[in-house]
Parts: sequence; structure tokens; C-alpha cells
Amino acid sequence: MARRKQYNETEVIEKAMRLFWRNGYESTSVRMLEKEMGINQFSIYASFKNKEGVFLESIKLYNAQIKSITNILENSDNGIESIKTYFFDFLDFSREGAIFKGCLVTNTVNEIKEDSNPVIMAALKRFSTNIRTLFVRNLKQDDKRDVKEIEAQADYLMNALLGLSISSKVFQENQLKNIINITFLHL
Amino acid sequence: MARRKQYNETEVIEKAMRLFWRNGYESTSVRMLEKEMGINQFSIYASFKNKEGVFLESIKLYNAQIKSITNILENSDNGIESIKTYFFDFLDFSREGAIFKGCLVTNTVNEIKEDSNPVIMAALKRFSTNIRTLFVRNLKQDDKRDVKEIEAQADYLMNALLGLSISSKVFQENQLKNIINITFLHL
DNA sequence: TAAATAACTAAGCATTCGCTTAGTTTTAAC
DNA sequence: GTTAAAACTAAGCGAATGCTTAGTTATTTA
Repeated sequence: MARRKQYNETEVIEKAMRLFWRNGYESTSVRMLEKEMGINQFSIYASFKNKEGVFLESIKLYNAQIKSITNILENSDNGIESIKTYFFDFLDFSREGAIFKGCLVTNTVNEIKEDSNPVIMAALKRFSTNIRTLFVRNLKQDDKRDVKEIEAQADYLMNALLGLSISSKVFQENQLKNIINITFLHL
Repeated sequence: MARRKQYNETEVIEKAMRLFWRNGYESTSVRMLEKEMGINQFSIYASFKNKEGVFLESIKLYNAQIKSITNILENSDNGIESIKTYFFDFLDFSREGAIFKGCLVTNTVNEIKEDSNPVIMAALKRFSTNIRTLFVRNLKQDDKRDVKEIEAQADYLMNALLGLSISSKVFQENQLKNIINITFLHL
């Protein structure tokens, strides 16, 4: 009946995601998305409605990709050791060649203003809440741990993880590994 | 010979700084600066050359204001205890009413792209290097501390401080205090 | 082969951005 | 009081933003 799409929507979102990851949401213009995704603006808006739609799909893909790491955490019964593994895995996940891009979600939280885009903000909050829940779950696996302290320890770990997302752009790899090691000392 | 300025440059920078602090650099437009500073665009450019100039002056003022805290750290001989105090003081410093604004510098580092504005980026790096140096200095005051570990511990503390700047916008005050307490446990 | 329709191209829309400039008002020196 | 210069107002500059639309091309169905 009509012409077929000359691009694969999943493939172009993969490219969009990498651009957002490197650049942030606001700093990535639709013209840049055009070039990176290799399709015209018309096609972008036809497939994803608007720039926000492209980003939300990018977050979905990011979530799917990082699942390979969170799944390990989710299926583990090794308490805090698995959380530490998650930190190292995350660092590896955020690597692109020699540089670290941080976490797409954390990067965006830092950039977006709460009231400027509540839809995106809600998606981002959902993401980090999920990770914190996994931390709590795993902390509870350690028998000797004081249950009353678990919530505070989860916050502490989230703080370290958020920090790591920024630090990874500033510090060297061996510094980052030291940071993780010290974070889990005596916890 | 001529008309006098109808505004005080220090006063209007104070207002600009607070806006940047809440909003970030890119997200703050010159139109917003006009309103907040209470002066016309012409006056802004006459006094500070350009938007970047306004921001650099804002950083200077921020530095001057946070000196009340860093001075305490600089003049202390209490080792890591003084660093912990600095964390609590910073939290208080970043408070505006019920909400926490984080650190102006950290907020901006997260927003600015390295190559998009190297001048501002350099100013920001200088700022955080200074704080890390203070951390190293204070860690060395503790006799029993292993000197080889001090650099890594300074990185760890910077990571926690960077994290705190983000966390302070998400977590409640008592959560933040718990995070600081756990950060300094057993260090 | 012809008609129908989805997918494409490219130009252009209104708005906002950082910044400038033409023209007016105020004030100090003479 | 006159003059000169700095400080002001407000309009508008070119470029970039997110998004739309008029017009063309390609492909499926009949």
C-alpha cells in the first residue's frame, strides 16, 4: 500500500541514547539528533512524537541495557558483596573507550529542572527508586546487620553511587576503584 | 562629569549568584538575569561584559561566602573531625529555607560540557581542587593514619561530597545527616 | 500498469537565545 | 546655564531552538 520505513526504530534510538548519554537532554538539539540518528526531523517526529518522546525511548533502552547488571544484583543472595559488584559493573557499563560517561539518568537529573519537565523527571525518579530498593533487599540478606540501620545505609550507598556518576568524569580509573573499595570498607 | 550607576554591582551579583545557584548556568537566560538583578541588559553587559562574566563574578562571590566554612577547615588541627564538620556546615550553607540547592560549582560542573565553555570549566576545577587539598592537609594531621592511603581517602571524601550535592535535592534532611555520619564511620 | 498512501526531503514557522545599538535621560564640570 | 559624557531605555539583530508543513518519491495492492 505504501512505502516502508528506511530505518529501524530500535537502531536509531540506540544512537540517540548514546548522544543523550554523552551530552545531556537540553544540550542535545533535534538537529544533532538528526545527524546522529541518520534520519530527517520529519521521521523523528513521526516515529517518536517529539524530542521528549525520543528521550523517553532512550531511557527505556538504557533501562533494558543496564538490566544485564541489575539482574545480577536482583538474583544474588550475597548481601552487600553483590552491591559492591554492582558498583564495579556500573563503572564498566558507563565506560566508552577511555572515558566514563556517568549514568544517563543521573546526568539528566542534574540537568533538568523539576518543574521544567515533570514527565522526564518522573521517569528518572522511578529509575533511581528501583536501584535503592535493590540495595535494601540485598542489605537485608546479611544476618548480622541491624535492620534499623538498613534504610540509612541504602541512602549512604545511593549517595556514593550518585557521586560516582560525577566522579567518573573527573577521576582516573584507579582512583574510582579506590573510591568504591573505601565506600564498602567496614559497612 | 556624568551620570552615576543606579545600582550596586556587588548587590546585583548577589542576586545573579542565587539565580545561577537555583537554576544552573545554561538554564539561566539573560532575560531572567535582567529581572532578578533588577537592571537592564545594557547595564549587565556594561558592568560584566557578557553572561559568562556575570557567572565568573558569581563564582567569586560564592567563593567568598563559602570561605566562612572553608576557613574553619583551613584553621583546624583536628584531622578528620574537622572535615566532617565541613560536610555539615556545607549542608547548612546550601540550604535556602526548606530546600537544599546543592553546591553552585558542582551543579554547574554537571551541566556544562567540558569543551563548550573551557573558561568556566577551569574556574570550577580550581574550586574543587582547593577543597580536596584541604582534605589532604587535614587527613595528614591524624597520626595513626597510613600516609599511603590519604590520597585515596581524599578522593573518597570528594566523591561523598559530590554525591551530597545531588542527594541534598532528593533526600530529606535527616537522611542527609545519616549519610554524612556513615561516610565518616571507621574512616 | 495505475491508484493509493506511507515515508521521505527541505523549506520555513514562531520563539528564544546572547548580544548590540540607536536614541534619551541624568549628572558632573565648567 | 551649557556642555559633555556616562547610564539608562527599548527595540531589534542574527543564530539556534523545537516543531510543522507543502511537495516529492517509493512501494504495496488491485
